[in-house]
Amino acid sequence: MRRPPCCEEIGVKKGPWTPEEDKILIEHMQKHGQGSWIQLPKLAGLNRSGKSCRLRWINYLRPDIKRGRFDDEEQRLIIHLHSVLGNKWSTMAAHLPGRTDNEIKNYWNTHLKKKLLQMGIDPVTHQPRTDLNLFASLRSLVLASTNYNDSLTCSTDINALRLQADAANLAKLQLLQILIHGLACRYPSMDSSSALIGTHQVNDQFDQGLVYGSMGVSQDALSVPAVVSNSDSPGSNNGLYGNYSANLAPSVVPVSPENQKNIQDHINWTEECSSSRDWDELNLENLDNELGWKDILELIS
DNA sequence: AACGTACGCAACCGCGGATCT
DNA sequence: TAGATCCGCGGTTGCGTACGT
Repeated sequence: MRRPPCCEEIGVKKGPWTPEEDKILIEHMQKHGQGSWIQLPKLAGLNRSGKSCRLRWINYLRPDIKRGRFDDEEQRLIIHLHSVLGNKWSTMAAHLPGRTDNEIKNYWNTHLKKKLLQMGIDPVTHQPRTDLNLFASLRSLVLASTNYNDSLTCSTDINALRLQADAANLAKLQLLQILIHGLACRYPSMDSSSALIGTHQVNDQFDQGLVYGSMGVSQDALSVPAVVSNSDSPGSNNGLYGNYSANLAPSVVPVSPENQKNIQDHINWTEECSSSRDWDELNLENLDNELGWKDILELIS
């Protein structure tokens, strides 16, 4: 049922808040605490709607608001939470003390979404994008890695570097998957399962370290029991980001029975992704001309 | 210096669900 | 139980600023 506009919203001021209005709202909140937002404007003497007052207080004036840029751990947490929750900004805000849903939403839309796209990850599904032309993918992946390497020499922003390192690592992983599958298609005698399991030592490492682990995001910070295991959630990805809290060392780790299942899941997932690509388009000669095998081997080494 | 464009963020809008009467 | 009211959420808009030409 569509409600008619509430009378309190007619004839009230809109647009940016003035310092005077802020002062009135802050004083009212300090004096009376949070009550009825609808009644607040009248009680406080503000020519604003209750909604506007609520928004201004929650998103800007609240004393426990944390200002400034999102640190590395917060960025990782947002990415992880988004992968399991989707666009549930308020739920995400509950896991980021001092941050508002609006702030997280804005940060996601203006920064993190673009970063994931640059990494070749679909920001909606949190899985590698499969809708791209293969060569375009390869070029962007290589560019991501190249940009990372270049930036190492000139940037002093360690957080940006770390994120770029993650992007570059993922780019390498995807490149590797593409190449191995391409080789398997070209040389059918090659055991593609073995090849994939071979990469899986890399995959497993990435599963555990990528985005969430390698920078030392604490397990506690990422413990969101209500959502982590929700396989029906919009960003569910069969464990791609789920197993982020175990061994984070960048070497090959012993495979526990539990991890074996994760690995098998990931193999299935990888093959699913692989089969959705048009591998017939993979022309290794062109690839060689465009990139140079030496460059590729350097990238994935 | 002037103009156009892109970007970031605060604020608004419309809707669905919860609560009240 | 149904309608009215309120709250909170997610999507979108619009303004200010930075940057490029």
